[in-house]
Amino acid sequence: MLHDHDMDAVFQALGNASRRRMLDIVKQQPGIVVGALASEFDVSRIAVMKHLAVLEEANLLVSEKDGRARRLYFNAVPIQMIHERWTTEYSAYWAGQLTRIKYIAETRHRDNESVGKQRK
Amino acid sequence: MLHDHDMDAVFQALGNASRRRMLDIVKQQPGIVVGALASEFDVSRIAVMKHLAVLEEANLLVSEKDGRARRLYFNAVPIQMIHERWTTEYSAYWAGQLTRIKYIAETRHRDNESVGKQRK
DNA sequence: AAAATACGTAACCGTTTAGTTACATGTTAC
DNA sequence: GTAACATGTAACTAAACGGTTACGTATTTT
Repeated sequence: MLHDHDMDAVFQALGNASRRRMLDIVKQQPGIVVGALASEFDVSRIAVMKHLAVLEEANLLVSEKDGRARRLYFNAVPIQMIHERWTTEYSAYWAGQLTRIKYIAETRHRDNESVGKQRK
Repeated sequence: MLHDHDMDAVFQALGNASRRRMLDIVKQQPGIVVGALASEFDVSRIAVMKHLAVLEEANLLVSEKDGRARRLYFNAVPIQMIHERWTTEYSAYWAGQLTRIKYIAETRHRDNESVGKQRK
């Protein structure tokens, strides 16, 4: 089971496009070393390492020292757990409540965007 | 389709336990007004409103003015879209690559936690 | 019309985030 | 053993986050 704090870490880690891209790259190239990964981004290697630290905190990455290099591996477990919670918790809602959303969308149009303008 | 910026907003919005709880409450009590929601939290109403703004930015909430009150509604669409992307993008990986994760976990234990200690 | 209610805006504050540069450490290659 | 290489640490900065209090505005209620 995933605690609040862990979910915070996972969602926050995923809440950044660079980090999501890092995950994608590591997922595609398991065992890639830090420098090689960093070279794919236009920020400094240090910035990349900080992102990697965030991803490791969230347990989305695992790393392994290999000589002077450090190899990176993707870990899907936290995403799996969140996925499980989401599907159990939201699937029923998705099936049942979409009508309401539609209703709201229609209402917004009827009201001449009065609510829509408040968003963003 | 969900752009990087939108995904950032959704994940960041979900990366906070209070905001997730707000979503749960609004999902369970569609049309709840801001004040009633705020009374369920021990931070100020202003703080709650800021959280609501974040959730609306991410399109996870929709609101509707009703007299002097504002009614809140949950919107599952962004979560649905992320869910779809996740399942298509990660489901294959989950099936195939868990052996590697297991391997890494075992390696860590064999190496007497040498890598494990680096995490956290 | 005045008071109470519900929400919104402004200004401020401490902490975290995301980045930088400079330097240090450990490992491989020559 | 020195040089080159790959990673790590420290110190700093600007902006964003998450919170506060004080005040303003719009809508009911009495």
